[in-house]
Amino acid sequence: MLELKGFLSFLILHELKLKSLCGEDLAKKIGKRKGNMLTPGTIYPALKKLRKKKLVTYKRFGRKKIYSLTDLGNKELTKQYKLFSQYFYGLKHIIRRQTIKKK
Amino acid sequence: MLELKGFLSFLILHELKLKSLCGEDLAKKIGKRKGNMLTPGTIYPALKKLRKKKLVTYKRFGRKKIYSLTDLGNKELTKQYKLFSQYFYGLKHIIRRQTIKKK
DNA sequence: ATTAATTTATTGTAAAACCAATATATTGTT
DNA sequence: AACAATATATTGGTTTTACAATAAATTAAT
Repeated sequence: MLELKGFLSFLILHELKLKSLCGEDLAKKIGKRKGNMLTPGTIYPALKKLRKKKLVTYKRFGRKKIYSLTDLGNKELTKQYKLFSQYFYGLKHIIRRQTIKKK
Repeated sequence: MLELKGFLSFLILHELKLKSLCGEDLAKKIGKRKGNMLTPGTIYPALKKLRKKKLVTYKRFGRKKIYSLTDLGNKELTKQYKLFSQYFYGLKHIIRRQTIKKK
């Protein structure tokens, strides 16, 4: 059954482009897309990987780390948007107004 | 780098809804989306899995097997369209007119 | 200062997806 | 019939992913 697999990093970059967020909030935001919050074991390794690739960075605020896109991350996201578009051309009309269903 | 992983079956169902196709042609069609044709080792196991789930069926014509959606496959695709929409809401505008790039 | 709550992080694991290489089957050509 | 071409199929292996469980770090509350 269609999962989000493979597009997690893409969505993280996308969300961070819209707004800088801490790991927790990212997990909630992306979790909404799939119906249930991402677990820490999902979001943090993903963020670590993106950090390692210099696509995201963070600033501490209290105990939170607010993640944001780096310039490199921005460029990468632009590339990935193109790929996304290429992969799913003809499916534009499928995406309708937000219809979130809880799992 | 953003791959098509995880959405192959979804795209197969989608293409077959548009038009019944043999494995070879499916491999080409979906291959266009990712820049290079799917290998037999990719398309046939995928079709087999879908057949096993009764989501697709086929009719022989000469040496070709023309695959098409079953009723069940059609229902399943409808569900997956909803999931797809949910996963990628807010990304509608990203999908632009066909810009296929060869690998 | 303890304790509780929040946020971040790690580890191990299991499943899946896809490809490369190879094999099989069918049809077309001479 | 022999050979080439086309289409289907299988196998084995690598990589990736995300989760569950657990741990650590930081802050807030009393």
